[in-house]
Amino acid sequence: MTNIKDLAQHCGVAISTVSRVLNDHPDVSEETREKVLRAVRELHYIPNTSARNLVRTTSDTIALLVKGVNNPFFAKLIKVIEREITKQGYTLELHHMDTSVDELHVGAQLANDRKLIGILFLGGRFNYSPEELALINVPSVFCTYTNTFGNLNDSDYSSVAIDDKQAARFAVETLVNLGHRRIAILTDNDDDNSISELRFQGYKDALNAHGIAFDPSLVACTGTFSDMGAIYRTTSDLIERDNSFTAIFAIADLMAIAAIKALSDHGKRVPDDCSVVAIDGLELSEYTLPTLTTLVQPVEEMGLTCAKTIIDLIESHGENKQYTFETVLRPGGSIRRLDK
Amino acid sequence: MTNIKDLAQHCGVAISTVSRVLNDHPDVSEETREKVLRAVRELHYIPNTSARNLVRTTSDTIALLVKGVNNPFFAKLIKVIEREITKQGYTLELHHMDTSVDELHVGAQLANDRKLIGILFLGGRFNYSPEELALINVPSVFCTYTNTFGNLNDSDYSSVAIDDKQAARFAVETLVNLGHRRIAILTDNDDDNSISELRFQGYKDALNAHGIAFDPSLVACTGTFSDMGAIYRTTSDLIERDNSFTAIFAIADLMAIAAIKALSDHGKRVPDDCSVVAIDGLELSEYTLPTLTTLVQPVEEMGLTCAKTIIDLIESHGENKQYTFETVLRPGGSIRRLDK
DNA sequence: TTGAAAGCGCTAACAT
DNA sequence: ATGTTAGCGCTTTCAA
Repeated sequence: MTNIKDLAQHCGVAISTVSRVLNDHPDVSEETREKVLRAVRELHYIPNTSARNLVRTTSDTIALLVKGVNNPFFAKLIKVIEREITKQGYTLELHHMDTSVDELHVGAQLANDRKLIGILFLGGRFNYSPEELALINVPSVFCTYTNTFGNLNDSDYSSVAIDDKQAARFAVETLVNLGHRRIAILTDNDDDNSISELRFQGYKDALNAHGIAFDPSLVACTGTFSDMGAIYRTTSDLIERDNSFTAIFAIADLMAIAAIKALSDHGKRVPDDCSVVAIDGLELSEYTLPTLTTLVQPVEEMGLTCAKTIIDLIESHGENKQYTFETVLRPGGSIRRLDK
Repeated sequence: MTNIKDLAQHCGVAISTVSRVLNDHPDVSEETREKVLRAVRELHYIPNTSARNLVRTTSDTIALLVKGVNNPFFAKLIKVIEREITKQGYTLELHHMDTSVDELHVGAQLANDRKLIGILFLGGRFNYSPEELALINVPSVFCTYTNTFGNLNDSDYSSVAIDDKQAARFAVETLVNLGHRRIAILTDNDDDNSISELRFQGYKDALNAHGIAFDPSLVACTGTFSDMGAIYRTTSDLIERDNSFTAIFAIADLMAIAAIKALSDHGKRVPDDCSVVAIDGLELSEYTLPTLTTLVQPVEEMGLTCAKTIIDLIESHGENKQYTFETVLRPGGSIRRLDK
C-alpha cells in the first residue's frame, strides 16, 4: 500500500510537507499542495488511521458504543445523536458490540486506541461499580439506562433515561383505570438487575397501589427482547395456563406485537377480549392492526440531551447529572374499558 | 495510560518479554509469565490496538461492513455470519457506516488499518467498476447484492444474493395467478441502479409475460425503505388517486406493513379488498395481523455461504463465484383469489 | 529464557 | 515554505 513516504518521494518533497497537506495546514505553497493532492489521487493513497491515532494525543471524536445489534428502539436514537454530534462539529464513531462483552472494557480500549474525547454508552448494564467505571478516563454518558442497581455516586456519572419503574407503573395504571384487575405482564426477566426488572417492579407497584394482589401465574418471562417466536410461545403458554386475565402489560413494543398475534391465534381479540399496553413507542407500532397503545420514549429530546451532555462535559467540564425523561402515552387501538 | 513499557519496568523485565507473555508465546518461564500477568491486572493494562495493528503484517480478522443502520433484514444475517466466522476460528469485526459514505473506500481504509484478511460487504451498491473494486486488496464478498448494474467480470468478484428481478416476478405472478390484473407496486425508487430498480423490473416482466399493460399510475415510489410514515403517505396517495387496483406488490416487508395500515385506514381490508405480497421474510411479518404473504430470503443459508465463501477465498485462494439463492413463498393471510 | 534494537506510518516539534 | 528528526506503543528479528 501507498504510504506517506511514497507520496513524498513521488513528489520530491519531505514527508512532513505531505503530512501538512494531508492535514490542511496553512503554511504550504499552493503549488506543492496541488502536487501532493494529485499524487494522493494517482497513487490511491489512503491514510493509515492506526499510525495517526498512535501519534496523536487527541482527536475530535466521540464514540457511540452500542450493545446489542437489533434493538429497533436504538435505531432512531442513534440517528438523532449522530446528527447533533456532527452538527456541533465533532466526529461521531459508531461501534457495535455483542451483548456478551463488557462495554466498559471495550470503551476503555477504544478511548485509548482512537484517542476519543468522549463516549456515549447505549444499552449498557445498570449496575456498575466505581472501580469498573474508573476504567473510562474520558467523559461519558449512559444513554437510556442509569445506575439503579449499581453503587456509583450521582456526581460520578451522567445518564439520560426514562424512569422505567415509573413508566411501567403508569402503563399498568392505565389498564387499572379502565377497570382491569387481572393484568398479566410479559417481560424478559424479573430479576436481571436490568430494565426488565425495573419495569417488573413498576408493574407490582401499580398493582399494590390499587389493592390488587400480585399473582405469579400472571407473570410470563420470555428470556428475550427480540426473538418473536419465543415471545409468541411464552404468551401462548400464559393463555393456556390462565384464562382469567383481561389485559397484558408488555415491557416492550415488539413483545406486545407478538403477544397480540398469540392472543388472536387463541381466539382472543385485541382489544375486545384483551387489552394490551407496552413501553417504547416504536414507529412500527403505529402501523400495526390494531395500532399499539404504548408509552413513547421522547427519542428526539433524549438523543439531543445525550449529545448536549457529552459535549458539555467535554467543553466545559460540566457537572455530571442524571436526566430523567417522561414517557407519553400514545393512544392506540389495543386497549378498551373492561365491561362490568 | 499504562503501556507495555510501564509493565516492563514494573516487573523488571524487558519490553519484549512482556510482549511475549501478552501474545502467549511459549518460551517464557512460568515465573515471569505470572509476574507479568499480575502486573497487567494491577496496573489495569489495556493493549493499544493501533500500535499493534501498525506493526503487525497480518491478523485473523474478517470485517463485516454494514451500510445502513436500520435494515431489519440485516440483523439476522449478521448473527448467522458472526456465528460461522467465529466458529471457523476467525475474528469478526462488525463495522457500521452511513449510507452517505462509499463502502469501498471505507473497506480499503479498514483493510489497511486493521490488517484485515477479508471483507464482507453488506448493503453495498450494485454498480462497481473494476477501478473502484481495485481499491480492495483483500478477498471480499458482496452479501445480498451483486453487480447487475456494474461492469465487473464474473471472475473478479464474489457475491451471495437472491435474484431480485426473478423474485419480484414470482411475487407478482402469484398475484396474477389469483386473478389480479390491476396490481400496484410499492417501491423505493424505479431507477436507482439498485435493488428497487431490479424488483421494479421484475414487476414489469411479470405483467408483460401475462399480457397485462404496465400502468405508470400504479407505481408508488416512497423514496425510503424504512420511514414508515412516508410509506404510509405514499400508499395513501396511491389509494386516493387510483381506486381500481386489487393488489399491491411491496418490494419490502416493512413497506407492506405500512401499506396494509394505509389500506385499512381507507376502508380497504386486506386481503378482502386488496391483496398484498412482499419480499424479505422478516420474522416480524409472521406476527402481524394479517400475517404477511412474503418471499422469504433463506437468511441462514445465505449467511453460511457468505462466511464459507470468504474463508475459502482466504484459505484456498478459491475462485470468485456468484451465488444466487431462491426465495421461498411464505403463505400468509394477506392475499386471496380475486372474485370474478 | 531473556534483552536490545529496528521499524510499522504518521504527526509535531524544531531547524532552516 | 520546507526539511529533519524524535517518538507514539507495539511486535519481531537477532544476539546473548
